[in-house]
Amino acid sequence: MHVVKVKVSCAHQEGEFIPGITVLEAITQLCPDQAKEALVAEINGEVKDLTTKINNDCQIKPLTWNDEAGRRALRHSAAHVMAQAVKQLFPEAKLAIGPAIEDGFYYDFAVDNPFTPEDLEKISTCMEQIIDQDLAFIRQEMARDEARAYFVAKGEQYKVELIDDLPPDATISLYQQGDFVDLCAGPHIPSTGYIKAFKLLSVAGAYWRGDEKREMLQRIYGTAFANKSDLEAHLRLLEEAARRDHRKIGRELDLFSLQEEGPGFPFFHPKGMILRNELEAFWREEHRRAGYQEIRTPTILSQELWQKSGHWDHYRENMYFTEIDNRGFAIKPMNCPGGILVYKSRSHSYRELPLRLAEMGLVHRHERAGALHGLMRVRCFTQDDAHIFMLPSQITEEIKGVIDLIARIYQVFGFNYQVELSTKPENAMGSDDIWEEATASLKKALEEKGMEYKINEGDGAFYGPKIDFHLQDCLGRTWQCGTIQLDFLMPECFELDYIGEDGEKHRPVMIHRTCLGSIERFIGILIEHYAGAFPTWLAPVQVRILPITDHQSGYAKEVAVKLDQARIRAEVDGRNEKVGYKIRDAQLQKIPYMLIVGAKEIDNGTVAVRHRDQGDLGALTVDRFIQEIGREISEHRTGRGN
RNA sequence: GCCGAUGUAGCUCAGGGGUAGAGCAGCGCAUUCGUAAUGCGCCGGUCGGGGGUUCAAAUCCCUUCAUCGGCUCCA
Repeated sequence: MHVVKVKVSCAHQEGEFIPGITVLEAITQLCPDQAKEALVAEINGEVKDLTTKINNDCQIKPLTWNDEAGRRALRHSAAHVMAQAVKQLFPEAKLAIGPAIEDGFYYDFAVDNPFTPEDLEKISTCMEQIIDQDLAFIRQEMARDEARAYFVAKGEQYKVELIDDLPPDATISLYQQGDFVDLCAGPHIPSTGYIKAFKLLSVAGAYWRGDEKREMLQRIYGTAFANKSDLEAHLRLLEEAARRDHRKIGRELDLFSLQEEGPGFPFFHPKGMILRNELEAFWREEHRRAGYQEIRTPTILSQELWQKSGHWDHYRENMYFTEIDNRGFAIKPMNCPGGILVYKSRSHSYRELPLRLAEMGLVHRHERAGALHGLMRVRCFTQDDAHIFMLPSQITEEIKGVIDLIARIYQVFGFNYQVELSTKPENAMGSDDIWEEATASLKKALEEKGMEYKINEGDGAFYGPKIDFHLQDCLGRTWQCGTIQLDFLMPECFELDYIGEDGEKHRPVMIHRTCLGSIERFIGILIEHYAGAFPTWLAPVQVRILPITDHQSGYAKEVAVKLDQARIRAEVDGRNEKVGYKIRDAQLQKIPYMLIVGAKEIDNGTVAVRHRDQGDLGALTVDRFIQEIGREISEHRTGRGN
């Protein structure tokens, strides 16, 4: 009898097996130490179940919790367990989709009554039972008609819709654990017992297929881990993130407020304004060096202007309108038309180009009530805008220049960022050819810079494609900040021109761009990034002077005056409290330096320096301290320091 | 805009049909103190707004506004 053998290699080990052996069995024999850890495996580059039978020679790579695919499989399986529990408790619930996501999973259900927090507890308890039963995940492939009939019979109309939308050649697979069957491509972990720790986190509404015209489903978010301590660590991380929330810190440090009287219209308090002004001063210096000139254009401009620019047709539902002396006006949602009017106020020679006109412009946009979020999404914000008017031949260099400027600015704050290229949206002006040309120019610049980027189809501005720079908040949610948009259309709408070398009129090309994006949003990101402990150059209060008793209050005030003369932002805590109390308060206010002054310091003309993070740094003369903090401030601001 | 939750003093929160509570902050007095909270006292709320049920509403119901978590949308 002839016995066929398959050659399997795993972690540099090789073996021959009779066909039909499972991946897990092969791993157990070849690399036993990994068998316990494996969740799924990569077979010839494809991620598969451990229960997959091997019939051909192949290479196996066990994937564990330490692999992205391993984590996803475990969490996706947890989503199935949750769905099983929901069907058990609420048999009338209809299943939609339940994928693994960053740090967890969710599952969408159609139910008559939304889930309550008590429902979540019940579901959780039921899930624990399912996990205890250690039910195997069993994969089954089915013909399309058969699968369709199966889900029609079960009344799972969302699954039917999913099947109908699968490409004709797709393999249709079902996964079963216990009596629960779900349409699913997989892969899954071998059995429910692999889920060692999970937690259901929240319920939220979500439109079926993300389409607001379709019905709203109930989504349950949860997370799962391979062991309990990792879950606990993750939950602690979430708590810590909540402590960094810019809305909380903004209130605690008295930086800004949001009030019922102005939903989405933030109020900046004195300390928030210091932060803002420092940020703007830094921005102005960087832009001056990069060859920009600053302008300022009006907030209210005539309605006809917005009709001409295309905003009336493409952006009206986001705009606020008003009337002056029976004439229609709009409150600007963007700065570009204003910048264009400045350009048009006189004629330009090719010798002036590129002309870089920057504007800290306050724009108002109507955002839907449910979308507002602290300083991150508001209804009025200041864009650190600029419009670059240039020759077509200057496009790539100018885009690269902006990329460099943004990188330089972010580097001062130590931000990591993601870059996206957004292409033509549905609601766009202009021909496909123009869009293609503009998109290709952006791509070219990105590629010449060797930047990694993701393509974001259909997310461009209505007048042009854009490169977006996304920063993360405390919970890892990303927010668009910088943007570079290439525009051939506005110059056309406004008949912009310059006089070329040939003495004839030519049409310039425009770049619209921001670095910080919105000052408000950027400050929100900064607050969360630093958890309120701003570097000294940005800190609203840089130094607090703490007299030990009121015998030192005169000296404390003298020190404060000296610091003020050196443009160091200092205040005296003259309250009748012990120094420990004052230190605690200054620490909680995240003030970088505390200067403690007692009798000794008066005698020696010094201050006892305590740093927010480094603690007691010993005594220095006031002049020496001013010199050192001054150096720290100027080094940080230029990004040459740490 | 949609789904759900929440709204009580400046802040953090308790109370849940029968006269509004605590801690912190603030103010006053005592204390004069050396690196994360000294003690005592005082002030402070028409319980988000409007309507209803009730002898009586912070509490129950309706409605509206705002906020929070999502969805959608976008700097």
